[in-house]
Amino acid sequence: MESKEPEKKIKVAIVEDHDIFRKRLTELLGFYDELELVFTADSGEACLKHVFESEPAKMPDVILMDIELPGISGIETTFQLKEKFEEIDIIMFTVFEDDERLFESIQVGATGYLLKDTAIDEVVSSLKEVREGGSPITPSIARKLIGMVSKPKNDNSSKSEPEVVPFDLSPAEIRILEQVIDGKSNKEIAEEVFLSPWTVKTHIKNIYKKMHVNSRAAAVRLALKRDIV
Amino acid sequence: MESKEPEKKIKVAIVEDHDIFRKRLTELLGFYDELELVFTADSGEACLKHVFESEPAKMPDVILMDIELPGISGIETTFQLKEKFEEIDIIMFTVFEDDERLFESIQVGATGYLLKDTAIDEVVSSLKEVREGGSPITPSIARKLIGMVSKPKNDNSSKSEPEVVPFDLSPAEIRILEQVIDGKSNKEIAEEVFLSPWTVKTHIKNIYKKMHVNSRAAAVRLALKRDIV
DNA sequence: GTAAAAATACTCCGTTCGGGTGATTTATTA
DNA sequence: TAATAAATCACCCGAACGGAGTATTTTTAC
Repeated sequence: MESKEPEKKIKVAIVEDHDIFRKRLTELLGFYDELELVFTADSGEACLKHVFESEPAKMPDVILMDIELPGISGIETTFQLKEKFEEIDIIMFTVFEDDERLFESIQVGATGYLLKDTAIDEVVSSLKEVREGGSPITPSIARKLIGMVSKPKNDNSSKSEPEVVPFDLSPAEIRILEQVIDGKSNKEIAEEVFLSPWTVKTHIKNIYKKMHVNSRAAAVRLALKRDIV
Repeated sequence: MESKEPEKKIKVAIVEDHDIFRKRLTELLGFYDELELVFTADSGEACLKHVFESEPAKMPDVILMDIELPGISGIETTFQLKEKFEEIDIIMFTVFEDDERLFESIQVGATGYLLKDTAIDEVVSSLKEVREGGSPITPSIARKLIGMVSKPKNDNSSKSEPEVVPFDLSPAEIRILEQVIDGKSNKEIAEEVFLSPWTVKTHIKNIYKKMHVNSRAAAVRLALKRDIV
């Protein structure tokens, strides 16, 4: 399609509070002609300021975002950015592998998820990949991601009945979740299902774990959005 | 971590019905000393036969599995293999990107998912990665995977819809209700809307009165059912 | 310009919730 | 049968919640 043109540069931004790491990364990315660094920031607030005040020519295509930041986190920053600038791709860039952050990052709209020990070459190809519609993910992270959508117990293989993707809730848990959605208290639920309030509480805690939420309201929202009930 | 031993070879198997492709792949993988090809198969049945009759020394660590196969599919083959040989990692290797197959592959226990145009070097590193607990996934595939767990974005594309508010909630109240639906606490909401937590609480109490509920969960359910947000 | 209404801020109080931990019983399955 | 997993019940603690009431400021309406 485009033959003559010198491949538009990818505009990149770095958000990273660790000075040494940020500068090193800046330096390394500088070696790649196909990239153009439009800004670096050492906090989520600074990043938001940059983006919101950018002239179009300096608007980043991709942001490498650290998760751990002073002030608002990289996840919160991503969320706020995505609200207004849907088109910016954000790659979470972190030393953390924990599921919670991964899940939240995805929820708020991160496109990729790389560990900081990723080789620079791979970081650069990741930057290109997101621009081509891909989602570069460190393999060890990808496995966790798969764990989130895979169902451990599934016997009908050829059955083409995908249904919804629930969070692997047991029937008892689903029953309790329904009561939660109805706005009932643990005690009320206990009476309804003939269990002790403590058991109900335990079930609800397990439900939270599986759904990656930590409040009734959040659980209700997720359950309804995903048609679990 | 791994220092002493001369790195045990990774035992690999290839399941691929296209002769040319299979032979080419066999040849290429032969250049890598760290790999040992234990068998190739041109069908799911042949693969199962190989594995079930393998002596332990020839049991593959990783199988590169084509999805499209004559007879039983690669997905079905994977399912049957995983039933008995949980420890074998299986990388789906395909030209297809469609969601259904990706989803099914994950359901039956595939560890990785690569497109056939993946460079041979990356295939080899993928083989190593699965042995180290990772899940190599082609970026374009990973994005679909993310789509499965990410929350649906609220698209304000069709603004022409007549906005109906079943309850006479004020704009401020609706704003706060939205935060409640997001599972936020009063304090978090207060920070978000620049009000004191007490004011937020007052608003929420008023919302409850108007909606005739008395808990966040119930409010969330009603709001979503009635499309207030 | 004034009165009514809405928005904001705060206090007290009792209850519920969510997180953590651990014991006991009951399937399930190897 | 033995080992495991799942379900049930229990307690502690601090934070958050929900109810009721009061008061000040701002906005709206007449």
